[in-house]
Amino acid sequence: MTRSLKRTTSADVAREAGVSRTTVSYVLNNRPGQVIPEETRRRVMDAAERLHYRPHAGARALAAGHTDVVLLSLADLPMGPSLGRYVEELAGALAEHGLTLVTHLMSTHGRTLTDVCAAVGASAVLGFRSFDEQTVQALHSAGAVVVLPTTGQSSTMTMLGHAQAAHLIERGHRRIGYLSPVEHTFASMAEDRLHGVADACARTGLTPPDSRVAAMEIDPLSRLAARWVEQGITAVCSYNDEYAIGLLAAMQRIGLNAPGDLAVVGADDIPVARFAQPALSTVYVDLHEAGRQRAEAVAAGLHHRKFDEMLPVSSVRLVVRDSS
Amino acid sequence: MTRSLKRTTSADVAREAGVSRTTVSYVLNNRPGQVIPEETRRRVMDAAERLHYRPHAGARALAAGHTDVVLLSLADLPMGPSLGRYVEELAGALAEHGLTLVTHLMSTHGRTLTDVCAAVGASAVLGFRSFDEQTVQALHSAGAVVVLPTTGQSSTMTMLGHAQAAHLIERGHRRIGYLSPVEHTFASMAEDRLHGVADACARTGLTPPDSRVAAMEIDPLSRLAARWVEQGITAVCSYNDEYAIGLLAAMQRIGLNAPGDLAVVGADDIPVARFAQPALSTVYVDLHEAGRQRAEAVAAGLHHRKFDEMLPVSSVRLVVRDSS
DNA sequence: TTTAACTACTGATGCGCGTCAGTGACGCGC
DNA sequence: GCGCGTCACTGACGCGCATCAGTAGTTAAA
Repeated sequence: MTRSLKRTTSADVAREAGVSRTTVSYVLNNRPGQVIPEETRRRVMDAAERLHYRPHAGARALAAGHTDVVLLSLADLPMGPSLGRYVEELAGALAEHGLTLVTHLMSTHGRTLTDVCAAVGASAVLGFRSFDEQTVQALHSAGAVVVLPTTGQSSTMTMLGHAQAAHLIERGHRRIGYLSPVEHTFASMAEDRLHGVADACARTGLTPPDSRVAAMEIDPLSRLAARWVEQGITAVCSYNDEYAIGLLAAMQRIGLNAPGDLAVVGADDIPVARFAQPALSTVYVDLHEAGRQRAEAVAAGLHHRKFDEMLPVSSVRLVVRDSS
Repeated sequence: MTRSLKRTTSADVAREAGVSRTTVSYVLNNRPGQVIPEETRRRVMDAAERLHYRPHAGARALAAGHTDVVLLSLADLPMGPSLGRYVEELAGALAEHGLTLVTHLMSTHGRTLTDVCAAVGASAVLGFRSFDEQTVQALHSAGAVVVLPTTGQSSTMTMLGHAQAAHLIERGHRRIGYLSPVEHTFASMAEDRLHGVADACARTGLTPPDSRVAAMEIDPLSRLAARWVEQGITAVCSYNDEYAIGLLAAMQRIGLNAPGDLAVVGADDIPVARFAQPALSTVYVDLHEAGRQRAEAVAAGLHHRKFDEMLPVSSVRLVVRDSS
């Protein structure tokens, strides 16, 4: 599986087609403003095909001054089908603009985002959590032209939290708890979602949500549930479905039932959510449209146009099941 | 968030430090065999730091003839914590060899793997499913030196299936069912896992597992469960935990209980597995070691050494809970 | 007949870097 | 004084490509 053939260059193609390297370049990038007769075009294309020609990315980047690589930084892996859908949509929409998406999964021991950005020569970097000013600076000097961190994303997560709480409030709940994850990698996203919950409470004149951190294990979760019930809290928004399912299991263990004693709403609508007992009510963001918007924003930025990224409210979906 | 500063080049650093470009290159890549006095080294490093210098990836690739980019192709997203751990480990181990990992998430509308490989100039491509000869060919002419598809991975999945079945057989079960996913993207992995189950049955002289495909919904799953019980099957291996949890929920719906009527073993040990009712027994592969092995194999291939990748058996872990 | 415009190309340049083949300065032995 | 060997550095080249500034050849307008 290891091979070390010397590359076929555009010069090879030129020789094969009996034209100059310049003509090859013009044909293959079908440069606007250059008129190439169909026959020559064919000859070049055929030659390129025959020799399995692939332009050298580095050389191209060097000469053109920019690449078509867009880097998506995934902080960690809440990698459900929803995110998968998002990435797919994003990649597709970017491809329509001639851009290529690769993703970087954060890891403690691996390269930093900046290193990766530099290594692939990304001309745009996308992320879910906001980058601090220092990181943005570093990314720019690593060659990134466009850096879009949280634009619209933070508000998306906020909308999600808002939807969770709004649903519970509509159901008549007045005292709401918030289940925060212990993993610090989830912290920023959890905070965004919590903001949404707090906002919904504030708008309805309720006391702010009682946010508690707990490990995803039966004992801590059941202690937490008992405490909430004691405090008169009747409903809780969970950071995500997994924590929510953990909470449901913990409640069952100590004889509390949902939604009677404590209503629970999750987030993300993971596949197993509907199999929880009781089936978990949840909220998710349809990232389909978000992916397209993101791609437009990137393309606009790369062409120095401005573009207002925004997410239609309709993209937040409530899935009411039995736990609320 | 868009900036179009002109890049700082190594010439800038050279000027700033009062040395030649060559010296800058020697210092920054601390070239073996070149003696640079500490003072000069400092001057160069300081200048580079001060100017936020980042070598241009393309130029470097062009001059050096190779990149440090390794591309991991993820067919889709069974992205559990297990895979996350694997990627993390892989990235870390690759970084120790000076290599940078990026991942490509397959998408229908986006770029093909070959396009992405060419776009980032990857010198190695990794994947979970085996690439056909044509793809391998294309990847090579896209600049990939090393292409490692399934080496060791298929056998890992097989081992996982084997462990599922072995556990059930040890518990005394003689007729085993296999729950296959409908999603065709999971097909190849499901097949590998099934092979392991079949192998374990064959070795014990049992009839081959009864493999059935079902959608991940209550009705089909409960029909399937009923049918299995009717047939005298007493235990089932599920393709993954999510299907297993679905099956458990479906069984409960029609009054079947696990493990009494039908024992269930999942795969992957997703976080919610322990919150299922009954808590799901499962099997997972500790990909920690696999990541390191993979990295070694890549590094060896890139240096034209040979390396036999293999996975210690100990990496398959059985988690016995209440469903079996 | 000259000028202009267009067609169908090509030669040369430079992007930023790694690297080879030096070069001058200095010390040491003879 | 000469050769030799290290030390500390530098000049120049070329990687593969995009692109600018042409240049012949043809046709159309003046």
